[in-house]
Order: sequence, then structure tokens, then C-alpha cells
Amino acid sequence: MRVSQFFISTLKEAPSEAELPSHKLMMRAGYIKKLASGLYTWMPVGLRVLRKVENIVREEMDRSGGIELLMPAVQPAELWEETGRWAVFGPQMLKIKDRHDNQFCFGPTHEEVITDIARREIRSYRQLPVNFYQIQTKFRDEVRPRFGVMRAREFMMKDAYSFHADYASLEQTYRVMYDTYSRIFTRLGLQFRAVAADTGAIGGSGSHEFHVLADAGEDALAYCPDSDYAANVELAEAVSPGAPRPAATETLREVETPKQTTCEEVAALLCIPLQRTVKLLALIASDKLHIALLRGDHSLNEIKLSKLPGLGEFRFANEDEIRAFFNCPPGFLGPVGIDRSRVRVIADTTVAAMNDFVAGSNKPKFHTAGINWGRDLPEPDVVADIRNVVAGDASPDGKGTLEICRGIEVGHIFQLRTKYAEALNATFLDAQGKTQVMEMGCYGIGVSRIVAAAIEQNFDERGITLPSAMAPFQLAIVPIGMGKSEAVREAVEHLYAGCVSAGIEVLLDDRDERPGVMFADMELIGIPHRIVIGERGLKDGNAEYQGRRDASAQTIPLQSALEFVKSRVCN
RNA sequence: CGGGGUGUAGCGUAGCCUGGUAGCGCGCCUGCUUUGGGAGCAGGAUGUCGGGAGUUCGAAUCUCUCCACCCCGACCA
Repeated sequence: MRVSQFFISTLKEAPSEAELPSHKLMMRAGYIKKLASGLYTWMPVGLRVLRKVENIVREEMDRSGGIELLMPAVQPAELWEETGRWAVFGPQMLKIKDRHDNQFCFGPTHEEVITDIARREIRSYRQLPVNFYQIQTKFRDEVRPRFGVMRAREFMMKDAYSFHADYASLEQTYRVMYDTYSRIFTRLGLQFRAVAADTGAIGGSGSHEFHVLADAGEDALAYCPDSDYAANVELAEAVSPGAPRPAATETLREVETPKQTTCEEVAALLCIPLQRTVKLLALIASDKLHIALLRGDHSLNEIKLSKLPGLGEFRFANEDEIRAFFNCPPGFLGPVGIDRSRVRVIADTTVAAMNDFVAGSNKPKFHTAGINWGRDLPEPDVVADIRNVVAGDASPDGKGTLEICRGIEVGHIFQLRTKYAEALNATFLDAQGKTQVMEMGCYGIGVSRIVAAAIEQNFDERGITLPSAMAPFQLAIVPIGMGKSEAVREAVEHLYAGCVSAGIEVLLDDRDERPGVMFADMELIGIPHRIVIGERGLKDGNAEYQGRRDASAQTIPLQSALEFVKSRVCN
């Protein structure tokens, strides 16, 4: 490809709306252009990258027995009413009407449609198992689209759905998909981690997420370096303290804390570790006040909390509600001396095992120290794991301690079991001629998100440094002074023709721009290999090679440039 | 949806407080020079100052209102 016959559109400065490195770089490199919030055009350079990802996903899906099909993006409401998800999905679903006033949605996912196919087409156990997949545009009306294509409303997804005669078969395909996903992300050249996950709105039982590791990731992941335990922090179990609660050693006393409203400030004032403090969160659920107690250095896990009985729809109390109950502003709240007939006290397992701790006094400018369960206040009403795990916590598998890292979710696999097959009556006849409900799995990959996630993991101060499996082109040829020097032109054209016939994805910068401009553009868009040909080197019969991640260039004989490039590009 | 913020040329921005000819850098167009790291000189084009209403002799600037976008929280590939 010649730049003069292609379209590149780079920017020196990123639009101010972009925050993440990947978003800024995708805008600057002209991979994407924004149309509206969460809606992006994939420009020619970016589309090449997207297609690379798509093709690797397709190849690996095909290799592991997936069968590609393509379902409509627009789906009738009736199907969604059969599974009850028309209401459940709610405002996240873009609902549209046709000219006859019939309701449709732009598909956020395709369980309904594929299960409809399965119930119509599959009648016998002999047709099972089967694993259908598609690579297609989805639309989810996200509350807050952000970070460019990382969380867009319209995005490219590979979604696969498998159907089975029994659970053993589902488990087997699930394992195959787990391995397939690992292979896909390995081929793409990404650092990733598979973690146990919450099943969320899609439903079902067993589930794993695949995360590309990146500091900008929206998810926190807990993993154990000494074992293969890994889980989303949303799900990771905080192991209960093993030792019994130590006996009280201090007397209850009030301490003056004129300006100290946070656990950190109180601990600093009293010169005690943060681990000796307890914070109180006031919650409203089922029109009743609940208080959650967490150690000062811990944070609430809202998913764990919402799974406790009666707390499914909890919200945080506002300041007026807090003042009404505690007769005290937030910042000085504590569990001692409150009317336990009007409030339910939920203590995190760590807090329940603490002695001599410090918390607010429910009196402005005072905290209470030396608090002990049983002696100074009744035992908690509920003791449960309601916190996020932190680095250093014991691993739930008992094989060491946890570390925390951040990740971007790019894949998610679920064992749906019979949730959709039952709702849509997808059945088959087994070997005994008996009607059975199909077991089902589903497997998603965020194809467009992978591009953003990969850049988040592969960039430097000059731009994008994608692994070659995803790069828009493999080789850039940069001529210096091609318009002036016939010798340069000849050498460049000869090498270019050689690369094209060798099947190398080459981009020839034939713009006759200044060298700096060409270097900057080729580096920004992320081409892994570069050959420079100019009169300077040509005098001695040389060209120049530099890998995108190399610190400097090396001189190579022009004669062997094609062979050199071939070996580099093909590794 | 709740909280915070921003809308000025394709991109980045100044001007707004204290009302009075809309400015700068990059990019774009023309010409000449230049050609190994985002060139120099000269000339040029591009703005409903987010929309609407109001106050005023006069509004980018003050007021009201709507809209869009961004950031922080609950969803998810």
C-alpha cells in the first residue's frame, strides 16, 4: 500500500476529551473518529487492526469446533418477552419501532435469537453438541460510555453459544473455550489473566473472565502468585480471621478528635495503626437502617453486601438520614450506644474478630477507643464477608497470600445451563426418545475493546507499539528525498515491489514529506518494522532498518534488504 | 440517574471576572526556499463564540433556559 493511495489522518495533539493513553493514541493515530457519545467510525488504519483481531478470533474459533453464522442486529421484542428479559435489560437496551409500530431492539446480546434457532433446528441428541458463533456489532446503551472504543455503546463482539445434551458435554466445551481464549490472547501477544467471575445479568453458574492486564483497567483482580487462584475482586472471598477474638485489654474511653473525620486522620492523631480503627457505613434497605462495619483500611464490596438477605436493593443513607438517626454528622459515627432495636448491625468478619478498637462516638469531635464486643456493645446482628480483599490477604485456597492487579475485561465465558433453553423451550429427544432441555454455554469476546486494551499495554512516548499480530502494517518504507533522487526512487520501488510479491504488508510513504513527518507518522500508527532509504546510505549501497521498539537503527546492505526484512517480519 | 466541570476555526487554546473591531499555536491553501526527526519566509482561507430567550445603545463576556460533551459513582465485552 502506498500512503498516496491510502488514507492516514494523524494529529499532533489529542482531543481534550480523551484521557487514557489508548484513547488519546487511537485518536491521534487516526484509528477512530467519534460520531457521537459511544459511537465511533473505524478509519482505514484502525480497521486494519480491528480485522487482525477479528481474524485471529475467527481462526481459533473455527479450529476449536465453532461454527460461524450471522444473526440480525435487530431483534423482535416478543422473543425477549419469552425469557422475561425485555424488562430486565431495561434502559441499557436500545428499543426501536418499525412502521407498523412493532417493538424491536438493537441486540445487546443474542441468547434469545440463537436459542430460537436451536429450538427450531435441533431435534435429536445426534445433532449435539454444537457451538455457534458470530462476529457482529452490538449496541448497549451504556449509562456512561467512556475511554473511546473501550466502553463504547456500539461495539464489535464475538459471541458464541453452545448447546449440549448433558452437563458433562457443556463442561467439556467450556474447557475447550477456556483454552481457545487463552490461545487467542497469547497469539495476539497480550499479557492477560483468566479469573473466576461473578455471572452478572447474563446469568448461569460457572464463569470466567479474561482480562488484559493494564493499570488503567476498570477491574481489580486478586491472584495468588503461589497457586493458580485468581478472581475478580468483586468475587474474591476474604478468608475469615483464623484466630479467635483476643480478650479486651483496654478500658473504654473518649478521645477528642476536633477535625479528624476519617479513619486515616484519627489513626494518625492517636498514633495507632489504621488496622485498629473501624468505619461505619449507614445504609438504607427495605426502608430500614443498616450499618456496615469495616476495618479502617478495608473497603466495602457492594456485590457481597447486596447478596445478604434483605440487602438486595440497598443504598447509602444521605446526610439528613444520618443526622436524623445518629444525631451527629458523618465523620464521627460509631457502633457504641446506638438503639439496636431500630438498626441492624452488619460486621465484616475482620471487624467481628477485633478487640480494643477505635470508632466514632456519635458525638461531634469525639471518637471512642478501647471498644470491645460483648462488653461495650452487643455482638453484631450479622457477621459476614462484606469487604474487598486487599494485597496480603490469605488466598482462599490456603496456598499463600493474594496480590492485586488491574485488568480490562476482554472475554467472558459462562455456563448458562438451562436458563434460556427452559424459558424458550429448547428441547431435544435423547437416545431413549425422551424429551430433554438443552444445556447451554455462552462465550463472549470484546473484539473492538481488545484493540484499545492492547494499545493500553503497548505504547511509548512516540505512539502505538502493537505486537505484530495486530499491527496495521508490518513494514514501513520511508524514502528520503524520493522526489529529487532517481536513485532513491529506484531503490525504493524495487524493494517495495519485492515486499509486495513476498506478501509482506508494507506501507510505502511516498508523500515526499520531510523525514521527521514520515518517521513520526509511521511510529505513531504503530508499524513494527521500518526501512529508510536515502541518498546518504545509498552512496555505499546501504539502507537502514529499525524495529519500532529498538533504540536505534542499524545499517544493512540494500542488496539483502528484502531478505533481511522477510526474516524480521516472519520472525 | 445523582454529583462536579467544559463548550470559542479541523485539533489545542487565550479572551469571560471588570460588556465595546474574536486572537494565538498546530493543521489547511498558494508561491519560493528547504529535505535524515513533526521546516523557513511571504501571502491566504476557515468562526451561527453549543442552541434559544432575556438585560443593554452594544453580549463570546451578565441572567434564564435547553442541548452536547467530559470527569467521579451503580452496569458490562
